[in-house]
Amino acid sequence: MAKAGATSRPTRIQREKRQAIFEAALNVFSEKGLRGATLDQIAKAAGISKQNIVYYFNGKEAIYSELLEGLLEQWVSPLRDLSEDGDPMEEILTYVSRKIEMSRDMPRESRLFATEVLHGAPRLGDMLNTDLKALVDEKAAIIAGWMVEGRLATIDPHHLIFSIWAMTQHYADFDLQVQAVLGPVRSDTRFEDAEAFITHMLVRTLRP
Amino acid sequence: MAKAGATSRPTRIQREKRQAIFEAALNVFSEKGLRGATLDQIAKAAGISKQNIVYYFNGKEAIYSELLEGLLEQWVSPLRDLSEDGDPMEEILTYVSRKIEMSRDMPRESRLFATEVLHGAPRLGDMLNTDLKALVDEKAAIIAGWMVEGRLATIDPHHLIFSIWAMTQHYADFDLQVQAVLGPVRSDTRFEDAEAFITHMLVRTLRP
DNA sequence: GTCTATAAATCGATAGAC
DNA sequence: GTCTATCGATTTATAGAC
Repeated sequence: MAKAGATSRPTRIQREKRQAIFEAALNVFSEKGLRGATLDQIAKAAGISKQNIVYYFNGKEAIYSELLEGLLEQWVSPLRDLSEDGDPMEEILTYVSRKIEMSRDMPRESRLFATEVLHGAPRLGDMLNTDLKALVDEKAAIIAGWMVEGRLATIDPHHLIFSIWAMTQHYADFDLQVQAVLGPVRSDTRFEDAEAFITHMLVRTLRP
Repeated sequence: MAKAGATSRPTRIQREKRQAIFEAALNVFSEKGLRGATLDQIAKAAGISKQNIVYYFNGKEAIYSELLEGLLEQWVSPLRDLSEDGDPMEEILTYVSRKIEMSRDMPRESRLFATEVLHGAPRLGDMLNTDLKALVDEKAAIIAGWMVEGRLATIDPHHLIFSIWAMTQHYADFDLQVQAVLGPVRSDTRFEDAEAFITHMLVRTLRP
């Protein structure tokens, strides 16, 4: 029969198998990185034989690339949803809140993207220079507009976005270190505490 | 003759060779990660044969571990130097300044530590739970003391330190993304701009 | 100390039976 | 579609000459 990855309509079992492989691959890749992960580990995690995985995907890199690609839009959606029409402070704090939620609920995805960018982002291709830059420029322009109108204190909007990325994603990517430093007592409220901290910092910085 | 890595006094040539290997390994490991790096790549970068590298180190993991270990104290030194005796705001801004300097001048080291923590920090061992936690707790107590004295606005000192780590290291670890988003025009002043931004944000947050 | 040669292990990928 | 068996490439590590 035709290879499963072809353009023809996938059957139910094909979709389920591919989904199981993606789920297992997300676990393994986010822990070990692309080169650190082996097909055996993914196969074991998915409960599927290694050879069967090869039947569904064109090799290890294909799993990785398709996984990354499939997560991209979801990953930038919080920033995409930042709207010119809302209240400036509320829009920015909602953005922070959604980013903290993602760090709490999608730490594997966060680490996947972090490792990819850290190691040169060869598979994100030119997307950083084109799509991501365009998105950030667009939202930075909105924020700059609010500042011109006097609705926010003036500050560099690009670095504001970088600082939000950095602070929120830190709690996913370096969660191990955060938990180690906070200790067992305080680490169970780390995401709420982080959001409260970042919110407080941004309000004091951005209030006109 | 005895193996080079032994406890006996190393000769000059041994030190130089080991240093060249460390330098090459830092390049390769920070770009590819532990498992993505090969001895061949390190050997080529160091201008030494692969077999000769094995003569000086007990395998790839030994190079990695010793490299990490050797950088540890330097890596935390900016925080260690934060002194109770100085002016509170000045001490914190000096800390930020030194961290930004490290992101600018030691991005390879930053990415090395980032990858290690991101992937579970198996080689940093219990150091995070003991040494690092003790250091952060000590400095957080100093900062908390300043707040009690009314010399700084009250805010969670642990999350303050996390946010400084996150924002400063972001410019080393994700420099590729930062440069892509800022574009060729603005990215050449990114470290100065970042320091100015973070400083401004912290002053507004911490001023009593 | 440095080299050539090669062993040994790991891993991605393929062939072919059912 | 899933399996067993195995190839081939890569890579770590070792043996031994010089």
